[in-house]
This record gives sequence, structure tokens and C-alpha cells, in this order.
Amino acid sequence: MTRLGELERTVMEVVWAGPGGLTGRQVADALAARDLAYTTVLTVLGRLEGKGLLRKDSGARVHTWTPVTSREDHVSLLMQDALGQAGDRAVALQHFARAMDPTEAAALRRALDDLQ
Amino acid sequence: MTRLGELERTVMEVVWAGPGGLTGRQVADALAARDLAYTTVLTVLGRLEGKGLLRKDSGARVHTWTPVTSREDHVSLLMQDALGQAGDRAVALQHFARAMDPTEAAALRRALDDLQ
DNA sequence: ATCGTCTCCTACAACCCGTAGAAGTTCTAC
DNA sequence: GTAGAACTTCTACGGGTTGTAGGAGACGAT
Repeated sequence: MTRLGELERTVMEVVWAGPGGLTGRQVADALAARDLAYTTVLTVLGRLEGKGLLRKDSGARVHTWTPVTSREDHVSLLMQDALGQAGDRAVALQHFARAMDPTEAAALRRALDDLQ
Repeated sequence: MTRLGELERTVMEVVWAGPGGLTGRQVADALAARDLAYTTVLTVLGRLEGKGLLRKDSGARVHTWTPVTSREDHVSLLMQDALGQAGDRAVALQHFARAMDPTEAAALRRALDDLQ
């Protein structure tokens, strides 16, 4: 599991927010506020592809990038990764539960109940 | 939340496993298998202090380092950090729950139940 | 044929991390 | 009380990652 830099994360968020497959131009436009060179965006997209987070669909002239996993799946992986660093996983989960706000704890409980 | 390198994490594990406050020598001895220079260990301890993960208690001659948070608290923070990257936190929690193994899910459920 | 646009490759500076030596200070053993 | 051991602090360097981007080449439209 490779780690992401700040811009890389931002780009992932753009792609996740998009309708499934974005061109470099579309991503660059979405990041217009950051005033990046177009090639900068392409470089980052390429790196994210290299990290296995994006898949490139090469059209004749224009390519599009699509997220390999959903944002929530990705987050879930990160959380499991973090949990994997615990010595005592049950205790870590306890701490995690204790640190959650009540509505979120309820959501998590529902998720666990829907599990079967 | 700063990120940790591999050696940094290993050193944290040593300190977490220790009886509360370890000297550089003790940490270096625990890592003898890696055959590091003593000063390497000291450098890492200093960096971990800079990152706020260790507190240095300076004795007259020998200093000891103590973890600022428990390992499980640290893990819980990492998990929350990861969760913070979700767009829809409830959905992310769902994915997380679904990816857990049953006994661990049970542990988490217990933790949530003990919450009040 | 020219201009705009796209991709690919290369590059560079900053930062992080693993790694450690040099120098200075203090304790200890003779 | 002096030599050596042990300890701390400072500095450094090499490799990897990340943000940033330019140049060159390919291709389509006018």
C-alpha cells in the first residue's frame, strides 16, 4: 500500500468525484484553482496509475483515468492498514470505538448488524 | 499527523513494548538484530520526539524516552485519520465492517456496546 | 501547412528517512 | 587523577518520494 502525497490525494478526490472516467484535461480543469501546469496533472495521474489507484483507458487520442477502487473502499483499506499496526487489535478497536462520535458509532453498529 | 518510516515504526514498537521509559542504549540493544549504529537509534528517537510521539526525560547523564500515547491510541488515531479521508463516512464504515473478520467484528461490536 | 492540443519523457528541487561519523562531555576504573 | 568508555549533540549524505513543469513529438482541424 503506497502512500499518497497531498496533490495525489486531491487528484484522487477529483477522479472519485467524477462520473467514472476523466481525461487529463478534465482533471486539470477541476483543479484550476491551484493553477497547475497541465503536464503536472498528467504526471500525477501517471503516478497514481503506477500506484495501482487509477486505470488508464487509452483512446485513440485522448486517454481517460478511472479509479480502480471506490473512495470508501480505499479508506477502508487504509483503516485496516492502520489497525494492522496495533499490538492488541481488540484494544485498538476499543479505543477507536471510544473516539467515535455517537451518530457515527450508530452507523458503524448498523453496518456490523447488516453483516451476517 | 506525521507519517512514520519503517525504522521509526520499529523503534516505536520497541518503546511501546518497554516498561515505560527506555534509554537509547536499551532501544539499541532491543534492535541488535538490525545491527544499527547506536547514533542511528538516537537520531530516530530524536525524530520521533520531534514528531510528538515520544517524550524525552533528561536525567543528569542518561535520557529516557517515553511514548506520549499508547500504541492502541496511536492506531486509533491513524484509523480516524483514514476515516477522515472518506467522502461518505458511513459508507466507508460499512466497507470497513464488511472487510473485518468475524471474531474481530464481534470484538468491535462489544466495544461499541460497552460505550454507553 | 500551420496552429492548438494531446501524450511521453526527462528533470529538478525540496523533503523525508535510514544511516552514521565527529566532536564534546561526563562517568568510571585503575 | 588520568585514560578509556559511554553518552549526547550536531552535521551530513545518499536514496526515494512528491510537487512542479518544460521540451519534443504526434495528431487533428482549419
